[in-house]
Amino acid sequence: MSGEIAPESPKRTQGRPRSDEAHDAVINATIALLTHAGYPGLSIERIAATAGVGKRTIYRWWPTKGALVAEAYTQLISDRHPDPDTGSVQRDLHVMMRRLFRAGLHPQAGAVLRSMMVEAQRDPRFATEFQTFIADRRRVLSKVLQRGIDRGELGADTKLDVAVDALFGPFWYRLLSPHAPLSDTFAQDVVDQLLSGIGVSSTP
Amino acid sequence: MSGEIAPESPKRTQGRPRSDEAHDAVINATIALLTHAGYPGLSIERIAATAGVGKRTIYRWWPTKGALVAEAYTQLISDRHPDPDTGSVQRDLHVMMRRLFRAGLHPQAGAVLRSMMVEAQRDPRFATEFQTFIADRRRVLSKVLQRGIDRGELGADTKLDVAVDALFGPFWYRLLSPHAPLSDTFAQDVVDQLLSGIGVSSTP
Amino acid sequence: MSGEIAPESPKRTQGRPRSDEAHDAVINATIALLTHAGYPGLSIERIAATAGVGKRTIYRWWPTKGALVAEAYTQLISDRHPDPDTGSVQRDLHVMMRRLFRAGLHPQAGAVLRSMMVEAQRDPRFATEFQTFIADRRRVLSKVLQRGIDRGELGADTKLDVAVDALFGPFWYRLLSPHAPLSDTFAQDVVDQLLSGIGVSSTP
Amino acid sequence: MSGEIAPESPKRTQGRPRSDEAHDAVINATIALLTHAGYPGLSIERIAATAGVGKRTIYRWWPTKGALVAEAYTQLISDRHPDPDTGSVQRDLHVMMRRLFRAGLHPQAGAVLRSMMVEAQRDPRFATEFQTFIADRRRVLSKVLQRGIDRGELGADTKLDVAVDALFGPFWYRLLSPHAPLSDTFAQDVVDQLLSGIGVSSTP
DNA sequence: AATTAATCGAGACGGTACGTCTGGTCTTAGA
DNA sequence: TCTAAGACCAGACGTACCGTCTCGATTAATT
Repeated sequence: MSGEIAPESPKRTQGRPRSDEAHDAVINATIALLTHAGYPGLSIERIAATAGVGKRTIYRWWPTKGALVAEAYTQLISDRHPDPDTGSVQRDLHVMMRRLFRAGLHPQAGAVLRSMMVEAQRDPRFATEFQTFIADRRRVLSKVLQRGIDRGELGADTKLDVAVDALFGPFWYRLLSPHAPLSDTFAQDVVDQLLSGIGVSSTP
Repeated sequence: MSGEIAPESPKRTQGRPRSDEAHDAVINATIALLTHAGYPGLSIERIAATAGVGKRTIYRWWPTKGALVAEAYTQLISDRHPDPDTGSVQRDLHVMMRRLFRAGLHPQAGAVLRSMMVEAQRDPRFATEFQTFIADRRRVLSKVLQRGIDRGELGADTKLDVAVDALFGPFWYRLLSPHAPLSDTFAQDVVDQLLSGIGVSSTP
Repeated sequence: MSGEIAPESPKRTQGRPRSDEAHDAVINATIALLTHAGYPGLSIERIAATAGVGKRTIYRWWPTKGALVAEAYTQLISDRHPDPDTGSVQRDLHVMMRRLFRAGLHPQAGAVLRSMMVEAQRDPRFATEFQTFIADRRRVLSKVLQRGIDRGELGADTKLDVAVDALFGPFWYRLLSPHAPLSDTFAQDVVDQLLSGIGVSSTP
Repeated sequence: MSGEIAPESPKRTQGRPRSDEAHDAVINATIALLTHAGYPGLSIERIAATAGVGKRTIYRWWPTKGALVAEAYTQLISDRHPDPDTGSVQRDLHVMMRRLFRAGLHPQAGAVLRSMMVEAQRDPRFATEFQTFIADRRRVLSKVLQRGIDRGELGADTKLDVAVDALFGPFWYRLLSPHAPLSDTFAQDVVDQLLSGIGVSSTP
C-alpha cells in the first residue's frame, strides 16, 4: 500500500540516501492539492511543482498516482484503530462504523478515499494494490462479526460476506454519491437495521 | 440525463435540424469504444473520429463526457423496466435487485455505470446531472418499500433512506470493487438479509 | 472585382430577389471588423454574425474572402479619381502618389489593401482577381509616365515597368511594413528621387 | 529572429538541455511543408507530426508560426553574404540586389519571405520580431549608400530612407504581386534607374 | 582525500487529449 | 428562389499532463 522501502532491503548502502524532506513534501502536496483543488486538480505535474520536487523523484518512489494517494491516506489515518471488542457486536459495529464514517467526512481523508476508488477504476496496477486495502478492511469487520456469531449474538447462518457488504456498501455509496451525508446517526442506523431487519415477520 | 429534445420544445425550428444520424453514430461509437478499448480508451477525440463526426457536434449536444456515457447507458438498458408490484415486497425487491445486478454484470452497462460514478467525482457539472439519475433510481425503490410498509410487510418505523442505501450500497460497492461478483444469489441475499436481519435477539 | 450583379442580368424574375440590405450589411460588417478587430479578427463566421446574415448568403455572392474585401475597398474609395493630367509629369505624379498614400493611411482603406495583398498570397482564385486590380492601377500610372515621355519630360529610354515598380513598390513596402509612415512628404520624395536620381554624375 | 541560445547565456543549464535534433527536425519539416504543401499547408500540427516532435516543443522555442518560418529562412539563406564593398556604389548595389532578388526567386526562400510578411500582418507579436529583421536589412543597405555619399558618388542631399525604400520597395512589391518576375535584369534596372533618374532636365 | 553511486531539482522530450474556433457545405422554415 | 439560422464534417489552435529522458549538483559509504 505504501512506497516505503523495507528496512532490510537487500541492496542497501552506496549512493545518496533517499531524502525524507522530498518524501514528505510530496505527500503533503498531494494532500494539499486534494483539499484545495479537488480530485480534478490532482496531477503529478502539479504535485511536483507544489512540492518543489522533480517529477522523476515522484515516479522513482511511487509507481502510480494511486500509490501516492494511498500513502497520503495512511498518513492521515495514521493511528490504525485496533479492533474494539467491547463484548457486544452491536457496540463494536457502532464504534467501527462511526469511526469509518467520520473518516469519510474528514475533508482530506474523504477525498483520498474517493480518489483511491476512482484511481482503481482506471489503473489496473493500482486496482490490485487497492484490493489488498479493501480485503484488509473486510477482514477486520469479518472478525468482529464472527465473534458475534460465536457468542450467539448473530444468527449461525449469517453470510459473512453479505453482511460485510451490507456495512461497507452504504459507506462507499454515500461517500461517492452525495445524496445524503455520512452522519453518525446514519452509521448507527445501518448497523441497527442490519441486525434487526426491516421485515415485520422477520423473527417469527 | 439524455440529450433528447423535449417534444413540445418552445423554440421550434429555424436552422438545420439536429441530425439523428450523427446522434446515433456518436452514441454507438461511445458504446463501441467502451466495449473494445474500455473507459481509458474513451476520448471525445476518438469518439468523433470513430463516429465520423465533428468534435463540435459532440460538444454541442453533450456538455460532459459523462452526459454522453449516461445516454449510452439508457440506450443499453433501453427497456426501463417498470416497477414490478407482485404483491410481495420480498418478491418485488428480488426482481429489482436481480435486474440491477445483471445490468452491473453486463460488460457494457457495467462499464458505463462505473464511468458515470467516476466522472461524477471529477466533473462537478456532471455530478449534478448524475444526482438526478441517482435520485430517480432511489425514488423507484422507495415506492416499492413504502408499499411494503403500507401492506404491513415492513416495520412501520422503517427508515426508508437507510433501507434504500442498504440495497443500492452493496451494489455500487461490488460494482466498483471486484472483491466479489454481482451474482443473482448475492442480489437475493442482500434483500433477504435486510428483511430478516442477522441478529438473533434482534426483536426483544 | 466586385460581386455586383449586372443590372440587365439575363434570367431575371422567379424567386425571392437579392436583398440589398443583406448585401450592404455584409460589406459594412466587413469594414467594421477590419477597423475594430483588424485582419486577424476577420472571419466569414464573424462577418455573418455581425451582419446578421447567414453564412450561405455570403458564400453565394462572394467566391472568396478576398472578393469581399475587394468590394469593401471599392466602396471606401468610391470616387475613382480620374487621371489628373496637369501638364507636368512631376505634378501629376505628386497628386497621384499623395492620393494613394493617403488611402494607405486611411484606417479602413489601408487595412483593406493590406488584407487584399495577404489574401492574394493564400487564395489562388483571389490572386487572379487581385492581379486585374493591380494591372488596372499600373495601367493608369503607365499612361501618365508615357505622357511625360511623349512630352520630353522623361528620358526616351525610360523603362516604364521599372518606373511603375519604383513608384508602387515603396508604397506597398511601407503599407505592409511599418518601419516608416506613408506621409505626404514621402510620397513626393519618392517621385522626386525617381525623376532626379541620386547619383551625382547622373546627368553629365 | 532565431531561437538560438546566446553563447554566454547567463542562466547556465539546470534541466535537460535543448535537443538539437528536435530543433533541426522542426526547421526541416517547416521547409519541407512549405515546399510541398505551400504556406496554406503549413500548420503547427503538421510540422509537429512531420518532424516527429511534440507540439509543446515547438511552442516552447518559437512564439509564433512566423518566428519559425523566419528561422527557416535564415537557414536557407545561411551564408549571410557579407557587405560587398567593391569600391563602387553601383557595383555594390548590383551585387546586393541581384543576390536579394535571387533569394526571392528561390522557391523555398521566396515562399518563406512571403509567409513572413503575411504573418506580420496577422500576428502583432511576430510583427515586432519581423521589424528587427527588416531593420537589419535596411541597415546594411544604408551603410552601402552612405559609403557612396562619402565617396561623392551619390548626392550629399540624398535621403537615405527614401533611397532604401526605393530599392527594397520594388523587391517586396514583385515578390508579393506576380505581375512581373524578379529577374537579374530587373534588379540592375532598379539600381540604375535610382542612380540616374528618369527625368531629362532633372538637374536644372 | 578521492572515488563511486544513487539521489536531488529542473525541465525538455514525444505524445494524447482537451475544449474552442473557423472554413465551407447542407438543410430547414419562411418570405 | 432567396434569406436567416444554424447544424454538419473537418481539422488547426494553444494548453495541460503523461511518463521518460537528460543534465549538473549533492550526499554518503567505500576505497
